[in-house]
Amino acid sequence: MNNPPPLSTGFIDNFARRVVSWQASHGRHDLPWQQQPTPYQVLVSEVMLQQTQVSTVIPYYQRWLAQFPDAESLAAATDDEVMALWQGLGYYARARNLKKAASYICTELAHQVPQQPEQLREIPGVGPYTAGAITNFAYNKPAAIVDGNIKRLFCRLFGIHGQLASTPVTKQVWQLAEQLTPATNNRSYAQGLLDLGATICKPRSPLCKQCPLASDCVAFQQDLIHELPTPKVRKSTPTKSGFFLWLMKEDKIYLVRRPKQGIWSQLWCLPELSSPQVDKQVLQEHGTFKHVFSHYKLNAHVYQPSATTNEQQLLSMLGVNEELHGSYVAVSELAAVGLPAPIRSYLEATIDALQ
DNA sequence: GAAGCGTGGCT
DNA sequence: TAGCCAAGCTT
Repeated sequence: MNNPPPLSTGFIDNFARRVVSWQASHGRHDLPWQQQPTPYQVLVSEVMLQQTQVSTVIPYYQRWLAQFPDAESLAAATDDEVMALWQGLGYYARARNLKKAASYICTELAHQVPQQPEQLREIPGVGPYTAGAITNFAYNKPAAIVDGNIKRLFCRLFGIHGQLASTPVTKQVWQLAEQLTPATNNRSYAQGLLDLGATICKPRSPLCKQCPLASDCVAFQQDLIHELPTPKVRKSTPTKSGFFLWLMKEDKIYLVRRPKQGIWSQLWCLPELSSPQVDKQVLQEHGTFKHVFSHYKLNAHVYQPSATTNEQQLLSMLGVNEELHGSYVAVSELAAVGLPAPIRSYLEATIDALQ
């Protein structure tokens, strides 16, 4: 991969001016985390926005700040409180890391969120994108910022071929981002790049006629809009089977905390049977559901005890031990428990049907 | 470098 | 419908 030609000072200045000017007149200004946010609020919003769309994040962000308005309150929270607030938002390691980040900020950083990307990178869950975003949005100071939107925009603008996730493309885009970062107006500049990527330079059907950069865009000028960025080769996702247990006692449902490794870590869930071997004397089918993850499809089967099965048999089948922390949770308390989205759907559908 | 990690909306 | 995509990070 050849290095791009160095950009002229004139181009760099003009580029930032166009982005900032476009942001002022056509960018987004009403997002909740744009209203004089504290650095902690910027951290929360940026972590929530990782691989997640703005419209999905907004209600979670509001609820989160109502309960955890600052790093101190988050550091003092329990894991269950944190997971209950994050439930349904996905990529749950983010929530665990955000709580670790709050503790780290309070204990190691004297309650201050750093301003420089190098220090920000030390915070759990803060990678290269988020570090740059915090420097720009929380402090209005210069730092390169590259996310999926900006990668796509730069690949089109500068005619960069290759997979977006590949190392050469990533390095080249970051190098360009460093060169183009202005000395001032960093908040507006960073927001402008993100807004251009999200609303103009969209993956499909980009709105080039409205783009302030079209006159310099290699993809637009050379009619490569549909060739750039290079489409990713996607592997087909496997389908897995899962086996869960429905164990209800009066108005309570038996739930266990998921292990630290693997999917839905530290959420509460119906107990999962490791073996698909189901003894029909002991268990019978209760229902099924399907769920699609980013990396596999799940066909789930839920079983319930047959009339002749006692609880002791079931719990021994599960291999329940102290790490699994199983307990019966009242239906009325389910709202306050962190559950995986499809498990919550299944519980609610079943309980509605019972009533 | 590649895999693991969620979910909901859109086409 | 089935696949694609979204303000990525960690291991």
